[in-house]
Amino acid sequence: MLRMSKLTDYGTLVLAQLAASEGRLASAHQVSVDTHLSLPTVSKLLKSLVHAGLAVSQRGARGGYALSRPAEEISAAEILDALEGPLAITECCSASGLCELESSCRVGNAWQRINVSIREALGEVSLADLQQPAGPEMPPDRWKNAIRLSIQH
Amino acid sequence: MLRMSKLTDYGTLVLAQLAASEGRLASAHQVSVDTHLSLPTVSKLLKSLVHAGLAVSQRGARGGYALSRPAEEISAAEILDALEGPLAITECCSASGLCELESSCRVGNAWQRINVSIREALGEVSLADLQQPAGPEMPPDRWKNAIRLSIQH
DNA sequence: GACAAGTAGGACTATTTTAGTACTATTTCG
DNA sequence: CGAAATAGTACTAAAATAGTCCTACTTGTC
Repeated sequence: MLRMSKLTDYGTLVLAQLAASEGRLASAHQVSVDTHLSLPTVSKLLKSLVHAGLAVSQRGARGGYALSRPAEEISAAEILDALEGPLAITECCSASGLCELESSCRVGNAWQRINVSIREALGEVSLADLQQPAGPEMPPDRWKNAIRLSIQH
Repeated sequence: MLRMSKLTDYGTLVLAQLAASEGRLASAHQVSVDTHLSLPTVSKLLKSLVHAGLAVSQRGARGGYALSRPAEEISAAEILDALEGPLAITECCSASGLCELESSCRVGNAWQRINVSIREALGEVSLADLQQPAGPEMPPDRWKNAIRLSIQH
């Protein structure tokens, strides 16, 4: 139902890996090995994360990447923003003049309200939370139906 | 951040339109006119909605579509399920053997827990809610709270 | 100062998903 | 019977994703 791109998922792994190497710099190569993701992909993700301010980089020999802040201070919402982009939930009707229909706009607004709610909730979930071992197990049925909550537009 | 396809957005308009014509049957053509969406698209959406059990249809001349239940009893989660399909949030690592890395799996699981939480929260939002005019108060706190509570355990 | 290790950034390609369309069959009313 | 409407399926075009590659710039080390 909600959708998250693979890159965002991978990006979370990468961030978790950086969090695991407390303070020390980790090279893209090292992260690639540890996460089992391809080097070009990891490299691309790290660049995005630096650009978004979630990670910092040190160039040159012995360079590498590290979290810009403690894992407790990086929220799930920030991770999604950094990797999925700031897309809005729905283009709605505002652009194409369909909005003359009252009901249309009311509905579009509703999805946006939902999106705001979800974002706020995710703002309170930290990277550290994401790393917590699986709590009370989730019902497998649900997993199947899971995630397409991509409300990014 | 979260992405929802255009069709899902359109589908919501279509459902809202059906809700507006209380009980009476509405033809695909009529819905198309009222929503300003193209007939083929509306037709496709209505078929999906009937298939998902959210709408009922009457064939033949003077036929048409109607909601299968009152708008109050149709949840946002059901709408997303019907139109976005049962895609999983992340393929995770379970298939490709990457899961040997403990942290990877913990992370994957975390996103799934989040997704389940969001789904549960959306299960409490009805089509009738979606039609409410945008109140001054944006997101009902109960949505946010519901999401946060279930993520944190 | 030269070299090696590493990040920065952008361009490019293939694949998958999504959106939209078209056509044919079936049902039902008059 | 014929017109109006849905049902189902197949197809095409466009867009977003994922992934790769190449080149330039930085910095530590010998």
